[in-house]
Amino acid sequence: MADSRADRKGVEALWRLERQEETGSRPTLSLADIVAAALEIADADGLAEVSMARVAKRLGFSTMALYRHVPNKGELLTLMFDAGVGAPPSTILATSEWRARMHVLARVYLEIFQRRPWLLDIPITGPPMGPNNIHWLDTGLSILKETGLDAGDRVEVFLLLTSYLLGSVRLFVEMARAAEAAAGGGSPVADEKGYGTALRRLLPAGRFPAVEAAIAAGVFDDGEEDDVAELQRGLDIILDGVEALMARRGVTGER
Amino acid sequence: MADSRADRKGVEALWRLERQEETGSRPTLSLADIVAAALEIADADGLAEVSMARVAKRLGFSTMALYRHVPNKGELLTLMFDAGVGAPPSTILATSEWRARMHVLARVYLEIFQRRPWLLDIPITGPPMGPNNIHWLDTGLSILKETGLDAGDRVEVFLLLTSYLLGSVRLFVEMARAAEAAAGGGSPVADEKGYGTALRRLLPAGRFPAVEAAIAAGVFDDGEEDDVAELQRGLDIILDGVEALMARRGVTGER
DNA sequence: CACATCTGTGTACGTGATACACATTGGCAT
DNA sequence: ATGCCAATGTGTATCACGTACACAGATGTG
Repeated sequence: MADSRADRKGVEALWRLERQEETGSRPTLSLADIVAAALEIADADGLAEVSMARVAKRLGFSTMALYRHVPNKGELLTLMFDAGVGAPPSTILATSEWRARMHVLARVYLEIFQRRPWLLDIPITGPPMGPNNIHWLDTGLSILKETGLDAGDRVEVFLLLTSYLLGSVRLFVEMARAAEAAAGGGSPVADEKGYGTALRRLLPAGRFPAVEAAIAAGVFDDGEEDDVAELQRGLDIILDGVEALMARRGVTGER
Repeated sequence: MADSRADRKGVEALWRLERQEETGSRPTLSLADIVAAALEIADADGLAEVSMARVAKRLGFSTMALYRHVPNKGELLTLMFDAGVGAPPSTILATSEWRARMHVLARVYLEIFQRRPWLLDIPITGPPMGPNNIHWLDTGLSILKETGLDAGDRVEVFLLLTSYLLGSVRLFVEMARAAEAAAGGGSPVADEKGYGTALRRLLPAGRFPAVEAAIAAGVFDDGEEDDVAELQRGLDIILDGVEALMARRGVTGER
């Protein structure tokens, strides 16, 4: 039971830890091909349409051939996540001040998930380890170096930012999806457009006063508000908090 | 094709929108039973073990009986999420100051997901609409009322907090899982304990300087650090940002 | 009492992941 | 050269699972 190429977990293969095999037939199918094909399918028809069979067919190989390069479908999904997110664009470092850079990073991040909503459907299986994910981490940390915070704080802040970004982006994308489903929808029933409308219809009166107040204020009726703008406002709140941390630590920032 | 009980989407059934049927045989199986059974299975053996067949068997009904109460498995999962998270405990309002309350809320939230990690495996399919989720929303918003911010800002801040919490919690739980998998693990290969170790082994030198700096500083070697403490620190950063927002808005808080 | 209607059941089907055994390939040691 | 062996790609088989469908029993209404 010699260890096959796929046994070195897909993720590790990404880092080219693969020692060249000395013997055996040379592969004609590559991990990169597989992931690329899977991405194309997901982009075209969504993640649900990505099956091992279909990926293989698109490449002109048998289904089982994939298993020579990927231990199982879960790993393939993880690889798709890393590849689908891609490397952070250099645009991010085009501006010069750390807050501005973070804003660009956030915007770009949102755009990626808007372009590939299926990324959110991938069950995350562990801490980020793919090359692209690490690249984002590197970019974020290097931006934060300008704050003057120490390494520990920088990581903490970055995790904070990442958590917020991913959570927000997920919310935006889900909302958009739900709206889309209701609009193009199948149910001939009232295709309610907004979260607000739905809540108004469902909630029993008097039980959730704080929510009702918000509904009454019309907060949930997404009035064409720009996702980007909202994301940026949330980001600013966090960045203000980071500045407070900097003050507490007695660092000044701006290099 | 009369509209069956299940056709009124599971989620809506939770709000007791069900008009009592005037005719037909009375149900002996209830939605609540189904969800409860599913929770028990997930608690015992993880979400992957929750199959329609197994849930039904546990209840002593046929598999297809479930479909009289739930339109499909996806809906069942959504219901499981709402039920699994549960209502926010009153502990949260036991303290008196809004920041303290948020800290309690965060701690409690983390504990829930630590107790039921499988909640994170449930694919979220839309904006939160279950009663318990709304209850959390209500709790959060009512805490924020003390800040003096207006309804719009309150919702925005709460979404910000929720995004952060969920993202962080996910990270913690994933880390714990990965560590556990490596420890109890199957691979007789080096069962690396920490993220730091793994990164050190994988990363090519020189390509990700900011990450390397962090690794060198030992930031990723999770030295028994308390998840709760880390969560609370991140939360404080955000809450500082919220206070900055309050200042900008010219409100004082503390009712 | 007949009817409409809903609940629960058994069976059947389709899909998808993946285990397994085999044919093939190509470098390496002799 | 030549024979060996590990690794690649294939075909077939299996198994689990979600769910469509048609039927049987129950139950309240006209």
